[in-house]
Amino acid sequence: MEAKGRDVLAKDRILDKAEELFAQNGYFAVSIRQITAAAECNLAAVNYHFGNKKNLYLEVFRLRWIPRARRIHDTFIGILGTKNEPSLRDILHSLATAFIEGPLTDDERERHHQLIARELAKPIGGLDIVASQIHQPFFNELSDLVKECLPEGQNEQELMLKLFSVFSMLTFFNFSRELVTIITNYQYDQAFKARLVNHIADSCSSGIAYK
Amino acid sequence: MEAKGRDVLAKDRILDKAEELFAQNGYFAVSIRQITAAAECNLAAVNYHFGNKKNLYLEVFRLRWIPRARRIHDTFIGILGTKNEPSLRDILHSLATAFIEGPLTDDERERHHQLIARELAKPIGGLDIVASQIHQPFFNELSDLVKECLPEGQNEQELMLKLFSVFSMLTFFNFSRELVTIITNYQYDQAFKARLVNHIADSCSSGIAYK
DNA sequence: GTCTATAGCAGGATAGAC
DNA sequence: GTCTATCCTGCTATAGAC
Repeated sequence: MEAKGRDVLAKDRILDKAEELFAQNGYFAVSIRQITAAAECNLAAVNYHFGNKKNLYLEVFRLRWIPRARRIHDTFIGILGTKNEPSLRDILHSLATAFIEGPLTDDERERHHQLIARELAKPIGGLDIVASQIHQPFFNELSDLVKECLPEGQNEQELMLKLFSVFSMLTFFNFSRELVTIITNYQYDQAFKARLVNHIADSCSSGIAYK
Repeated sequence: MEAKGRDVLAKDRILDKAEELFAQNGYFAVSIRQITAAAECNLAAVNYHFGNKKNLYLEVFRLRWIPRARRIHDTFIGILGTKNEPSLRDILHSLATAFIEGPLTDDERERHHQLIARELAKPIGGLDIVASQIHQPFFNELSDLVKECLPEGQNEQELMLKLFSVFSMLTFFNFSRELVTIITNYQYDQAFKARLVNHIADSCSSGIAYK
């Protein structure tokens, strides 16, 4: 039993460190040697547990990124559930809160967004997995929620663009922190995040409701 | 004179191919061998002309990215100059047009945004150069332009966030095309880009003017 | 300035002992 | 399952001929 217990732990340690390093530095900048050293296990362990480096990378998305995306989603649904007949702004505020102040630790959130940002810029396998399992269903769900707050007969195309705009802000403010900080000198402390959430909710709800 | 002429060309060819490859694949995924092969010159040419790989990468930003950002900026100012007393929407429409349908070819635009997207996710030297020479002054300029369309006494912090929101959309729709296409099935053809420009102008102007 | 050749090193992957 | 040792490939960078 000890042997089996250690296995699982070694595999998990590799996944954790691999995710951290891939997020920080990108797939090609990270070596198996770095990963196994950080995970305090043997060099051969990656090939033993995951076959090869590429599959380890994909498993990071399957076994770490997706479950975390589900936690954010569930947090969003949870916050939204506390409101009676939520307004458009309620929906967006819940969404922004889940994304920016949600269930993830700061480290987790940073990793989460860096991983997807890399895939958005240059997909090397993770985006396909994540788009079909998370983004596609989530956009549909969100679209249905938002439609209930809008007059009938919304243009579907237009609505999609609006949802992407929300998503663009959530993504940008989460993963371009460096630029935001360089330009404004604001640190991402609790006060600034709360301000961001309100800004996104306000600005997106007026953006979606226009016309 | 032929000799000197060839030098300049070789250096330029290296810069062009380096930019293309760095944009597509990221700094670490690209080798000097790939670059010199694509530029049809000798392996040693990179070290001769640029010292080392890292400096070649930075020169791509200094000699290629920044001049192109200036072209986009000048296009924006040019379009804006055709309007008398431009409204907020005029400003944003000109800006979105310059970014999404502007002076760059499709290839140039793709490279431009992929390069900066990578630096936003994980700066390795390019962002510092670009933020100080382009973003910082541009945000200030844009801020002044927008203020003329808004009532006095705008909150500076709030205005900065609003400008970042515009920037987030411009960036997202330019560099997350893969995701947009996966989810919506829209290709980035001329019609879709025009639609995007209008969407961004409408949605951002109502977002900025709210309250 | 350009090229060939190569030094010197780091990477992914695997074989085989334990 | 874990570990060591190692193969082989590909990389950056440079020395030195032309």
